[in-house]
Amino acid sequence: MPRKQVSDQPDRKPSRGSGALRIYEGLRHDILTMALPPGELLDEVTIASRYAVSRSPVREALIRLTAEGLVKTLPNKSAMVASLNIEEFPAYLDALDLMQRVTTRLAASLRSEDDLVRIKREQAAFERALAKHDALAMIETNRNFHIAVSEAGKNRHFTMLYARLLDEGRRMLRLYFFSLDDSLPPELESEHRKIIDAIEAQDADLAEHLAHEHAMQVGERFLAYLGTRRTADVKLGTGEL
Amino acid sequence: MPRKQVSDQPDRKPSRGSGALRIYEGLRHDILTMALPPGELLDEVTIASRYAVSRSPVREALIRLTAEGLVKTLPNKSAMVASLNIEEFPAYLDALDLMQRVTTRLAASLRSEDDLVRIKREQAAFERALAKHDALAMIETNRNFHIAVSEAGKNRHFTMLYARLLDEGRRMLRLYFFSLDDSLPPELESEHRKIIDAIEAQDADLAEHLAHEHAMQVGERFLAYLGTRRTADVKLGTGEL
DNA sequence: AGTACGCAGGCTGTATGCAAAATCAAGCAA
DNA sequence: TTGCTTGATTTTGCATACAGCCTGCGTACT
Repeated sequence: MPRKQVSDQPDRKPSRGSGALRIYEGLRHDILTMALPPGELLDEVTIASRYAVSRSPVREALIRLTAEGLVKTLPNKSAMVASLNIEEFPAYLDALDLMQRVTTRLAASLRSEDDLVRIKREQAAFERALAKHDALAMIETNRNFHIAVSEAGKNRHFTMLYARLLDEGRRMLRLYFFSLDDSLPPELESEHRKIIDAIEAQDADLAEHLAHEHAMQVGERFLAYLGTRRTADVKLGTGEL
Repeated sequence: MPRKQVSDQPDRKPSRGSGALRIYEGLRHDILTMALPPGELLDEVTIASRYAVSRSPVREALIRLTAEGLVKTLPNKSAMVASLNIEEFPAYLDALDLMQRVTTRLAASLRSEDDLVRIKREQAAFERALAKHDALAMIETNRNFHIAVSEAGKNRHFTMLYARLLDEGRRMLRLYFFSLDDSLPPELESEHRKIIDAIEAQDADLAEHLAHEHAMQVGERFLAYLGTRRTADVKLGTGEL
C-alpha cells in the first residue's frame, strides 16, 4: 500500500526507532495529565491509527507503561489506564514522605556544585510556571525539581521509586491544582527555597525535616481538597470528571 | 510452512497467552541464577528458537525485563543481561537497608494473624533449604521470607522496590553462597527467627533494629567475600567466571 | 417473558515479511 | 602495517497476516 503522507511534516521520516518511544511518551503524557482518564480503554488498533503506526510499537509502549503501573492489562482484553485508588492514599503518602526525606537528606550530604546549579535551574522553571499560573507546568516543574534534588543524592534506587511516586502523584495533584484555578499556594515556592538553602548548607537534618514538612503539607492540601463539598461528585475511582 | 514439531511435548498446546509469560519467567530465572551471566547477549532470534516461538513474545519479554532493569538494550542492537556494577554497591546497600527497616517495621505494626502464618511458612521453607544445603533454594526462600514480611506491612510501593532490590541481590548472593559451598552461615536462621518474634510481638522498634542488623550482616558478608583472595579474578563487570 | 445457545464481529496474541541500521570483513590507499 | 571505504550479512524495528478468545446480539426454547 502506498504510504500515507505524514500529517504535519510531509518529508519527515519517523527515523526508525522513534515510533515506540514517541507513542510511549505520548501515552504517558496523556495519562499523567489525565487527558486519558483512569479507566479509559486503550485498544491497540485505535491508538495505532491515532499515531499512524502499526500495532507493534503500540504494543511495546503499552507493555512498558504496564510495567510502570500506569496501565493495567488483563489477558485477551484491552489495556486500560490504571485507576487512582483512594484507599491506597495513606500508603502512598507514607512512601512519598519516606522517599522525599531520604532523597533530600542524601542530596544535602552528597550534592556537588553542579547538582546545586541544576536544582536551582529547576526551581527557576517552577517559579516561572507559578508566575504564569500554568497548573500543568507547575506540576511538571515541581516534579523535575524534586527529581533533581533526588539525583543529587546519587542513589538511583531511591530516585527511581521517588520518580514513580511523583508521577503517580501528578494525577492527584492535577485534580487538586485544577480545583483552585488561579489562587495557587505560594508557600510551595518558599518551601522549595528553604530546601535548597538546607541542601546548599549541607544540613542533612534540616533538609530532611523540611522535606518531611513539605510532604505532609502536600498530603494535607490534598485531603483538604478531598473534603471540599463542590467536588463531592468527582469519582476518583473512574476518573470521569 | 509446516509447523515444526515441538521438542518435548508434541501434543502440548501452548494455550494462547502463555508464550510471552513463559519466556519472561524463563529468562528472568536464568538471569537471576546467573545461568545467563551479566553481559550475555540476548538476540531475539536465538531466544525465539530456544523457546520455539516467534520473535513477538520474545520481544515482549525483553521489554518487560528491560523495564525491570534486568536487561539493558541499546537502539538497533542486541539486548544484554544487565551487569552487576560493583561501584553501585554502597547505594544498593543503603537502599536495601532502608527498605528492609521500613518494611519490617511496618510488618510489626500492621501484621495480621494470616500474615504471621505466611511469614512462618516461608521461614520454614527457608530452613528446609538451609538443611539441604541448596544454595539456590536458600536464596529464593530467603527472598520469599522477606517479601512475605514486607507484604505484611501493606505498602505496595515499599514492597515493589524491596522486591526489586532483593532480586538484584540474588545475583550477588549467588556469588557469595557458591563461594562457601556447604559451610553455610547458620546465623541467618536465628536472625530470621528473631525478626519473626519481634513482628509477632508487634515491637516495631525491635523489628526495625533487627532488620537493620540483618542488612548490615549481609553487606559485611558480601564485602568479606569480595575480599577473599581466591576470587580476586572474578570480573564482576562482565560476569565471566 | 425469560433464559440459554450460537454465531458473528472485534480484539488480542503470535507468526511472518520487509526495510533500515549496524556490524564485519575484504580491499584499497597511505 | 595501519586506517579508511565499501559491500555483504546479521539483527533489530515496524508492518502485516493469521488464529484464537471474548463480547454482544439474535434466536429458539422453556
